[in-house]
Amino acid sequence: MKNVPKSNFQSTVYSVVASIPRGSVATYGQIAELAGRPGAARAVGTCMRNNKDTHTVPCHRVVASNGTLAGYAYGDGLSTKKKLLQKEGVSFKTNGTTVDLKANQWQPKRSR
DNA sequence: CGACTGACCTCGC
DNA sequence: GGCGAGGCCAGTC
Repeated sequence: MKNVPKSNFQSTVYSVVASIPRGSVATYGQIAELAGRPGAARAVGTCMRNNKDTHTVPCHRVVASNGTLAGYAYGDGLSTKKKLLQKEGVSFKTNGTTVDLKANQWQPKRSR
């Protein structure tokens, strides 16, 4: 059944990613920080790769710090990821592989 | 239990 | 502004 969190960290990461509102995107570093482990962006990516529930954990809403689509282990990869984001109302740059963070980056608390 | 990898991030040239 | 190397965290083999 769906994904079965083995570690607390993974569970936290899933909760954060699942908390991202539709039409917004968050960076790995931001998720890692919200998960309680700032700087563990790689660990977040590791968990996402093992993620089995793309519907419960919209990993496609997670992008790199610069807004570029890091990766996607489902569908056609980044192509599907980009398509999903566009369907949710996320704006993309001219290259077509970068998200407009200043317009779609998720802000959990409205700070900084 | 030990070591390598990986959907990253930041600094340097 | 683009390319390259190093470092940090967690997971999997």
